[in-house]
Amino acid sequence: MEKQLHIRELINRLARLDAASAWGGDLNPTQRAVLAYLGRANRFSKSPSHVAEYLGTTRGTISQSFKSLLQKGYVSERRSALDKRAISFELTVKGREITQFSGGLEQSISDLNEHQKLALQTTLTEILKVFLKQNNGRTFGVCNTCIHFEADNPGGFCRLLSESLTQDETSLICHEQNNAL
Amino acid sequence: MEKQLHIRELINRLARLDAASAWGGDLNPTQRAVLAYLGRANRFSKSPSHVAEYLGTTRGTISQSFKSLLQKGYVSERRSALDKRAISFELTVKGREITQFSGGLEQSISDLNEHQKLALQTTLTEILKVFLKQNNGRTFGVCNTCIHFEADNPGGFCRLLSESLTQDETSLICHEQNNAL
DNA sequence: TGCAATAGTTTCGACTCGCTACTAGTTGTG
DNA sequence: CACAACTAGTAGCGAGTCGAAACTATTGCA
Repeated sequence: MEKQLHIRELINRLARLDAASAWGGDLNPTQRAVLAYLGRANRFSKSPSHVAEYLGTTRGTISQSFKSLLQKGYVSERRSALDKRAISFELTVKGREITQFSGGLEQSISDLNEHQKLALQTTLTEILKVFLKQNNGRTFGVCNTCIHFEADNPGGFCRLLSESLTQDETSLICHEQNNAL
Repeated sequence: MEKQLHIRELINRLARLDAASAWGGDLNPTQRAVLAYLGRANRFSKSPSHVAEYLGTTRGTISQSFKSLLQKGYVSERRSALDKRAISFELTVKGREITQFSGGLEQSISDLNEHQKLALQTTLTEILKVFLKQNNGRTFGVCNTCIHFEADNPGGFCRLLSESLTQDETSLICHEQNNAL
């Protein structure tokens, strides 16, 4: 009881301090998080709804964020022909550049040894999985660990969406990803 | 390079999801964090400045937060007689009740086994320590792990502030805490 | 005594947050 | 085929956070 409280507080404090140090340029932490997500998401998962679900916020808020990012030239919008309601946002060159930078926590984490990093990632992923299960949230994992994924040289194939994937795409985030039994 | 990125994202996503689930009542996540800090801080560490430094934000913002918390009756203010500039905020009964609740991540963390929890806390603390060192931040650890602490039955004594501490106080957060060599 | 440093507050503009209401496009069912 | 139910995205509201800068009041130092 005592220990969990501190772990939760540690996670929140680390995130707060990281956010505070992520204010540079004309971007705020949330906008930065949107760009980071976009850089790791596959072409089926770049809509406002998906970003909102991933970040645990609402479509309304993300809609505003995209309006601002669009104005500043970090993303470009692409409307779908199949479903005229849907919009997909892509990183522009300027947007992609931003996601390369890595200040804040990044440095502190890289000081850990490999064993610590692996254990940390495993445990945090475990916590996330449990949390998402309790809250009916989706995992947003990468394609090549998904139950619908079929390896196929050089890339892969998604049985759920009946789409073939390039090699690069197999390690991107998908909103439909599922690796549970 | 690849792995750190995910750990940082994991920490941030967990904190975001936790925050999203912490919106209940008439409190927002930041206000909740202020109350949580107040519940664990000692009597020398309950000023706006200390809270701001702990949470990685500014005095201005925290001043607003306290204004709101004061209005809603979660905290009470106490001016110091020695330094007429200083203010200390105390949890009211209503404020203390709130800090008892534990939704969100709490449950997911408690599902881990003891070994995982210990390792997780150790590693996260390590990251925090490195981060704070790089950013000239203070640790905000508890008295009984401080270089100025002197055990003294039943409580303790702080050599820095020349104040004696009750037993309960020895495990509270102090803004002056220092356990580095 | 005088002046720099400190504690806290206020204000500004941009933004996030939950919420509700809204438009427009899409599905399911009779 | 029509019409209701659902879904994607947007707009607007009020409260609050964010950094930053300007402003009191007080204290400490030289």
